[in-house]
Amino acid sequence: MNLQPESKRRSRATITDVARKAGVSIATVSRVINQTAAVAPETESQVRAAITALNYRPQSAARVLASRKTKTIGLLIPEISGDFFSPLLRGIEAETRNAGFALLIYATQREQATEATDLQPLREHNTGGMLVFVNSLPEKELIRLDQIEFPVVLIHCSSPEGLNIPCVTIENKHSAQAMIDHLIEVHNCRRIAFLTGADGQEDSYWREMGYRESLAAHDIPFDPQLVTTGGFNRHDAHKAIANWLREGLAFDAVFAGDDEAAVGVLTALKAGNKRVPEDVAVTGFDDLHLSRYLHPPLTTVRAPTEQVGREATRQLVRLIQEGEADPLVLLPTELVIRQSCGCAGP
Amino acid sequence: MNLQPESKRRSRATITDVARKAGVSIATVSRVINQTAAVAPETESQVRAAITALNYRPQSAARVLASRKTKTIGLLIPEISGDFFSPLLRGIEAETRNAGFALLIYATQREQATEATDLQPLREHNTGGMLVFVNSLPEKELIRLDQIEFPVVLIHCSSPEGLNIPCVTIENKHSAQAMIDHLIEVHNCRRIAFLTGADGQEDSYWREMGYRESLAAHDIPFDPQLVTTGGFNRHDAHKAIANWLREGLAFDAVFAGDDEAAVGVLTALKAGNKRVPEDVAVTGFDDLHLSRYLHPPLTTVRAPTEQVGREATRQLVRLIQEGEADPLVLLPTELVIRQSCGCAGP
DNA sequence: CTGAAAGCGCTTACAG
DNA sequence: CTGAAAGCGCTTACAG
Repeated sequence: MNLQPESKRRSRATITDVARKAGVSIATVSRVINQTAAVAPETESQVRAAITALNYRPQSAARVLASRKTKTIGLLIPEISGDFFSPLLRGIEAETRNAGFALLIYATQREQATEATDLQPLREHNTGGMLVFVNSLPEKELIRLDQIEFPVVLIHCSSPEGLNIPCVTIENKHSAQAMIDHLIEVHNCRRIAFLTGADGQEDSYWREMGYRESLAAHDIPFDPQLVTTGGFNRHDAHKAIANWLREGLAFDAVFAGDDEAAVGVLTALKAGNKRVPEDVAVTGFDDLHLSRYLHPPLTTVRAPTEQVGREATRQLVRLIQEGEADPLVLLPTELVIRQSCGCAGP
Repeated sequence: MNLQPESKRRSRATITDVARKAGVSIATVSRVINQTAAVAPETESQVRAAITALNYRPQSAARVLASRKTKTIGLLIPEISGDFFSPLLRGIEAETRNAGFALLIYATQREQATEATDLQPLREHNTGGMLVFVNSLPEKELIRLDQIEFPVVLIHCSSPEGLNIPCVTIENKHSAQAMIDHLIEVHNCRRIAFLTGADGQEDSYWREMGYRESLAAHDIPFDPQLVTTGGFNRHDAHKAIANWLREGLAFDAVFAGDDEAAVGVLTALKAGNKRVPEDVAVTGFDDLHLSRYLHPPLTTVRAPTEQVGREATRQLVRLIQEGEADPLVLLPTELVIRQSCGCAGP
């Protein structure tokens, strides 16, 4: 395939061409395109005919520059794929489209912040507002954006101290508690382990609170030995359980923190010849797509991740267009009982 | 959270502010930002200081308008999430970032084409080139883009007749054939069914060719009864197998077309009290993330989907910047033997 | 090495 | 209902 490189390509029709062809001013063309003022019916149809004939598409850059409004939303997330991010992205994309905005995506990975003068990939210069997933932006940058009054909505974490950036996340504590209640009341578990996320992880914090309150409510003393880092990922969770098995720590259930960690718990238990749920009950959090396919099918908490994406986008669009948004949106979660906790299959 | 709505928000620093603060012309500021011409060292540092002090970010829209170059790529895909699209998206995003481009994403779903004069979400007006997944754009539109010499790279389908749009996809036939060879030679299968994708699906076509050639090479007559539509999705595949079971059609293996369909085959077989692989061997294509977790773990063909994404992006960037790209890139695939074909587990 | 100026393709008061 | 004109914030010949 051979094309003229971008710089030499022949130019496409502009609003001036359309105006000339339709015998009107460019202001009138602009009005029929944007329906921003009444235009005589016959004038309008002439303009539309010219647009069609010339195959004209108003250039976004010019519109943004002239109108000072970008109808595009930026999304900053650690990763673009994976069982957790897929539904989130789907919700964001759907709602962005629904609002007539374009979606610009940047996956931060674990990369370091770039030089201040470097052109950052996604910021106020190319979006009208940003959706920021927890840990995708240094707090310093969040503060800067807040200072210039740039619309930002946080996902799965709350606003830094004193900033009051709107946030949408899920209800963690209540369902974590319900999960532990279930383990204790239905399956008679007493030595229930909990695997935390990374240090300072907010979801993890609230899940642990739910865990602790359930224990307390059942007069089971909290044992710090039964809590360690699972990192909300397979690898760390596997290692944590493998260590415990080697040390001979006794436990009859593991609340893995999230489903990714639960996968690691399952593999470690299997490697250690422990049966699930007979020897150890295992439960997760999130209800990833693959969780129902695990062996045994995973008992977990369903997090409405797609909904989180949709709601965050809705709030951001509101913030951009109306200047206001709800400070905190907390989406409900629910227990999904399958078999890894010891319940019978369907 | 309360902000000024977009239209009233206070303006941010522009290149003029920077120039004034640094005591130079805006042309000079532009030169240090773009490194487009030599600038005296002391001048440069003054400009950089001003940029930092004012927290200046050049506005994309203005740059695009003035330079007539958009460093953004558009991606048109049917869906944004799911086991198949996740790795594709990951590859595209990574390579886009690598090339210093921004990524605009639009999921077409099954929606109808919009009015020609409607503002389309992703096109020549807001991107410098587009990545188009099979069936995400009507052929008519592809033709129009070709006429205006707009850079497009097709993913998982070849160019329409006579257009010569570059395309990147995978090698289907050879590994499909190897898969059937395996079923015949190792597991003695003789009545092997094949589930096709939607009508005209290119990947499906080549997989079927591999299937047929393997049969022919082993002197097994092709039986049209054993080929039906599985649609490359769970639901249709499940129904197809359920039908066959009801009709009492005899088969000892199913090459499901892709892994999604294989999931449907597995559930239908289970519902019909057939054991896999004892009664029926099942194999797929793609090697989705969940395929290893299926029961039994799925024997399939690994498609380098993330690589496809990366390569397509690379070609598109070349096309945009240099005006040329490879007409066809075919990525290799490989057999992944697990247990659903009858092989022993690890 | 630097600046003045034209121009990119639109939108939007302002006037009529 | 319509047009002339200013202006959005940059880049890029052109001159010096």
